Amino acid sequence: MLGVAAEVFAAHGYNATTVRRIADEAGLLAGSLYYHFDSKESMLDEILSAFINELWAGYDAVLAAGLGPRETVEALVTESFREIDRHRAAVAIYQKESGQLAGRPRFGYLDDSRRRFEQLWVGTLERGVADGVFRADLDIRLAYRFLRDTVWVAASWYRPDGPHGPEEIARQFLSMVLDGIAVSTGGTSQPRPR
Amino acid sequence: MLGVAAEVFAAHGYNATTVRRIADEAGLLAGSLYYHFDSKESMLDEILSAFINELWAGYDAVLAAGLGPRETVEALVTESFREIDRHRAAVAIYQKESGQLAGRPRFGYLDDSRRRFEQLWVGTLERGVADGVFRADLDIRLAYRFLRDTVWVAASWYRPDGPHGPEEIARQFLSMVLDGIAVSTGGTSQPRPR
Amino acid sequence: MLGVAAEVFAAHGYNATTVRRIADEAGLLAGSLYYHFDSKESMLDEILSAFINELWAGYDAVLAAGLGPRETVEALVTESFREIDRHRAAVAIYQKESGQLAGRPRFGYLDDSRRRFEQLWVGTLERGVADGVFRADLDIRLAYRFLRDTVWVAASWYRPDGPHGPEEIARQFLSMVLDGIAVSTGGTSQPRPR
Amino acid sequence: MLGVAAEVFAAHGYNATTVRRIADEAGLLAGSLYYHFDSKESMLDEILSAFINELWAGYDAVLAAGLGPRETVEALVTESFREIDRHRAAVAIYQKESGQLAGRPRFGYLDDSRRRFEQLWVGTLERGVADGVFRADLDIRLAYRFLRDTVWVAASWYRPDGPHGPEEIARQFLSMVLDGIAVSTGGTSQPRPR
DNA sequence: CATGAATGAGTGTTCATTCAT
DNA sequence: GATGAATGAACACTCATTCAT
Repeated sequence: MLGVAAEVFAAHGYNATTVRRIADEAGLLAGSLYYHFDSKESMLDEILSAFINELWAGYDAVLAAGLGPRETVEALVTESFREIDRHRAAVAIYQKESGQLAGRPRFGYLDDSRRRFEQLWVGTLERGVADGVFRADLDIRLAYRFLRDTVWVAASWYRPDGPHGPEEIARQFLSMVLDGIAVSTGGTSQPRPR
Repeated sequence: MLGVAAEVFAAHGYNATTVRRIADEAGLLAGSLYYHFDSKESMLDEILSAFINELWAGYDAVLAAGLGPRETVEALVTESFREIDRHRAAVAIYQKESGQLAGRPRFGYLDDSRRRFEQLWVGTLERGVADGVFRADLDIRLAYRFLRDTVWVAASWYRPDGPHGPEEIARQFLSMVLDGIAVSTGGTSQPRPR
Repeated sequence: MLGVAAEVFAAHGYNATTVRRIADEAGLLAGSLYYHFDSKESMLDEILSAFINELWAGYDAVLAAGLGPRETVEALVTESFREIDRHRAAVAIYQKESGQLAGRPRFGYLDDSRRRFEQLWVGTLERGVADGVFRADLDIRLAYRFLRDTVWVAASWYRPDGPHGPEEIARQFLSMVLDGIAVSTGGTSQPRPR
Repeated sequence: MLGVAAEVFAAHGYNATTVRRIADEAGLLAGSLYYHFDSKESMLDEILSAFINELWAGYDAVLAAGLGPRETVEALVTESFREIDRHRAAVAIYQKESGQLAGRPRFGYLDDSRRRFEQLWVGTLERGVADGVFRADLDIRLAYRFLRDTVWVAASWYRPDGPHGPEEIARQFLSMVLDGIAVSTGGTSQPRPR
């Protein structure tokens, strides 16, 4: 039933979704939802917190592996696409609503998560620059935003039953992010047929 | 007055913005807005169509220049950041609401724009691959989505009075997109120790 | 279980009391109450009718004793405080809700009781005036209302485990009602030490 | 419009009164009420606070007169009946709802008023006992409750267009409260022709 | 006897919109 | 051009009640 609600929230936005609509979709009357949930907001809460918890379980596993910066980025991005695969609706909701939700005490964990997320990514990028695996001439904060948005916005078009699984999308995505879409012009490298 | 409305829509979302709020911010009463506009929806319409029109004026100028694929991408991205600079609120609204608006006759121009936009980008990318300036091993549609989202999502954090102007952001952004964030391992192509 | 319901009705009002609240207090679920009672209203009905029946059993016993008017008033007041002691919750409910209940067929016995009550008191007062034991210069209907309200309103503050039992409260109360709170100034009468 | 609301609240109770009912009675639609009031609760608030304020204005005038205890009681009772005459509905609401309202921060002034009221009456009674104008053998707190309830409960039956004005009712009432309803049996006092 | 789930009518409230002044 | 008052449809939510298990 939370799944139904998540789909409708993702498709139409939290505010624009009426409780009747969710109930319809779930095959019961509006009032009946309140046997299962305290409020419309509590549905949103459960959807988002379940997602955030799973997300960090995945991220923490990555961190525990103690990889180098580049491998950490790869693992985090791959994990992110796996989360999009599993919680597509929740991610889409988070993308759309987190702005309005920020600062509301009940959703304080969203702010906390955002802060940890930023520290994690900025830290990893800085480590990569220090280690010489990431370019030193980039604005770290800009690169962070670039990565962050780029990964999560995928939830708006990702279809779990599409041709590519999350790992494949992550691979392609990482290829673009790490090496760029342009053919490397460096010397004689990368002779490409075609 | 449209500017006021655009700011409020961008900040709180179209649905969550009440007509009273806009009126308050504009210094008059809710009813008085209806002397100037037919409806709340018509405000949204004017805001979005003004933005879409200016956007395509810029893009058409780029196209008229007849540049190569890489230079076209650079010019389109730069133009996009200029539009974000000038129509930040409208872009933010577009990002948030275009999903709900799609398919509504009144906002048909949004669908048209999206279609043209896709053709433009996909065409340019394909031309670049054919010309050997973009990597041939990438999924074109994935790359398109990647570029599209990545550019526009910037409207959600861009501040016109921030440290970087639109051109500077475009430059940094293009650097990441074209060449990647990883240090190029030049020489013979990308052998990576790991 | 009726006792539980009566307490909750008395404490929060009939309308403001939810069936769930009563069930909670009784240690079962809301739906389960309906095995024992037809409806929320029928609980109210049983509570009030049990009280009214006991009240009139007491009053009828007083009447059967064939006392003089002053002694009748004393006995009725004492009996009333005994009822408050035994049915505090029911009396409080009656005080609060009888207004809304008046005229509803199901609670017709409340109207009947009120009528008999009025006849009894007004009759006793009139008899007392005729006999010269009650002052002739008072408005009988005003005195009736005064006595009536004054007795029953005690249910709102009476605590069965308080310092005074019902008989003691009745005695004090009768002393005020019959002789007043002022020190009698009449001529040489009632010289009171202290 | 507050008057309309007050009448309906008084007649049916605050909880049982629907906002639609008030609107009907006022000749407009339910939603329209919200142009004039923030909420149903704020109507109750305005009604009660207006009454409480006027009540204390009256009481304070009495206190400022610096009367003796008996005259103070007479003046307070008379003033109270005048308030019932002017704010009958508000008094009835207060009587019925103050129990549920107690402790709610918004209605804290009710608690304050109740406290001042109690101090005022208990103080006056004690002064009267000390001065020898009130009987020394009565429980002061009981007498206080007796007076308090007895005065205010009159709001439940008082009709502004009835045969007696507030001053006349106060006079009769004071006669009962001060001297009792019984014929004084002391010696030769109060010979009554009849 | 009790539960868990559902119902449906009703509640207070919001809000885009209208319109006489 | 703007105001103040009103509208009416919709909304989230409540609650007495029902009923299969």
